[in-house]
Amino acid sequence: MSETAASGPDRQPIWSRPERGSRGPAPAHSRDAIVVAAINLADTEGLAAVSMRAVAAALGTGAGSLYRYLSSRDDLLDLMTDRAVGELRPYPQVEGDWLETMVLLGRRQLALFGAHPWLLDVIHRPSGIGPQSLAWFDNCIRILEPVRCPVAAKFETIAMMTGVVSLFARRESAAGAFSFAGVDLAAYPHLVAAFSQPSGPAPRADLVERTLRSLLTGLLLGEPTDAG
Amino acid sequence: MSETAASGPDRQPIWSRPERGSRGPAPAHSRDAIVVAAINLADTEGLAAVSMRAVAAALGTGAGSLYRYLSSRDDLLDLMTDRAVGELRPYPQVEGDWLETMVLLGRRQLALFGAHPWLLDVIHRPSGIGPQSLAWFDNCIRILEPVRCPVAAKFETIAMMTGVVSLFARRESAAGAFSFAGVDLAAYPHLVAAFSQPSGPAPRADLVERTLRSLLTGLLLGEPTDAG
DNA sequence: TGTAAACCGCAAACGCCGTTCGCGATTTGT
DNA sequence: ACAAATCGCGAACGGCGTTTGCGGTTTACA
Repeated sequence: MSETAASGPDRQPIWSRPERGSRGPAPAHSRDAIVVAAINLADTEGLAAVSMRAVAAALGTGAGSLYRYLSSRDDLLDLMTDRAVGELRPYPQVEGDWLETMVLLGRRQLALFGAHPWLLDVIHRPSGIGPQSLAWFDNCIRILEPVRCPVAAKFETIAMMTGVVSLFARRESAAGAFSFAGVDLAAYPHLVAAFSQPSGPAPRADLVERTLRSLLTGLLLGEPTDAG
Repeated sequence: MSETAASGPDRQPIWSRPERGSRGPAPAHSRDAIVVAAINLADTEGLAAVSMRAVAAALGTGAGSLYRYLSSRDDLLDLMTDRAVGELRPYPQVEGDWLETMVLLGRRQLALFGAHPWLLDVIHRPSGIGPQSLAWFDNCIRILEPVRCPVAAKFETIAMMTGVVSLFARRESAAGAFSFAGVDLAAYPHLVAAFSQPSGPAPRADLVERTLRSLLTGLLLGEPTDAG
């Protein structure tokens, strides 16, 4: 009736569970190697391709063997997320004002979502926060130190910034995949009127930055905008 | 070698596929009844409980029978989404200015996400837009008619508003489910410093509305905020 | 040093999933 | 009347995450 470190009734989160015990033979793989294989799979073939069997096959073993290193697929996704967040390092030293630094961090997040689109499907799960994510939070709090407002507001703002960046990232990857196939557009007069309109040039430019700036100032400093 | 209306190589989207042919016996169920059962299941037990077998069982039939009415589970999710979006009706007549009307719509969306939390896991899939969603878009475009800006900007703004509302909805349903279990907080000095701070009162209030207002004006009317 | 406990990789199996298929029965168009 | 189309149904297929039991390997401790 032995209880391996990984299986069993999931007593502790993955972050504090030791990777291996001290008794048995040396493991053929490592937790990080598994995570790297899973991330490569997700990057190239999408998150749906990250099945325990596929990840195990990429490492030349069987699905069941992975459970020597992690206790569930959710654990694997948590580890993938935290490792990807680690790619946001190194964090910029605070030089200018906090707003510019936060916007810079937002653009880094956007790039990260571009490099690992599967993050969009993974970050919204309720799960334990890993050390790299904590380091990122810690860094944001440090940057926001000069801002005079309750801590809760800072946390909410950081989360909201990440969320808004994820929305922009999704828009870029979806790239107008709207499909009006199969519906009779005649029932939506304002839509067809808008579409028949000559549609001026795309207002792109620094839309993300402008949005982030407006969001950060709006959430952290009372209300600087009141266009009524 | 007959080809049923629902099965086969998925020639046309669900919205234009006729619910039944004219030949055979009367169907025991209906597309809408299936969708209602699925929505009830999702509302009470979560989206994961919406399996073809479970939905069929709720209707007193077998999983395979559902494929007489829809061609895939994705179709079912699309139908569920569109039916839920239909609950946003009736749409308010434009009375005041467009900004207030849009903010009102945003609050309605927030309420919808609260009533059907599974929408949060479903709206981000690339899929065909249903008639109710189109009607909602049509209404938004109508409200934004007095705004002088390219159509593309209006569409992006509507999508971004929906996205931001979904972020707030997620925050409300998650309700601070952060779990720092299993990590050594000592490595994150700014975090512990922020937490040890007496943390003023929650700045809640009309955070959603303020954010939406700032977002809408920022995206549609150049840049009214420039807190540099 | 001997031995028992702990750990390894592996393959088979379990229960669930979405989906397909073939069947007999039923209704409709011509 | 008869063929074509559709119905409900149950069995089956392949894939999934996960568990389990096994023989072999390594370590801790008496």
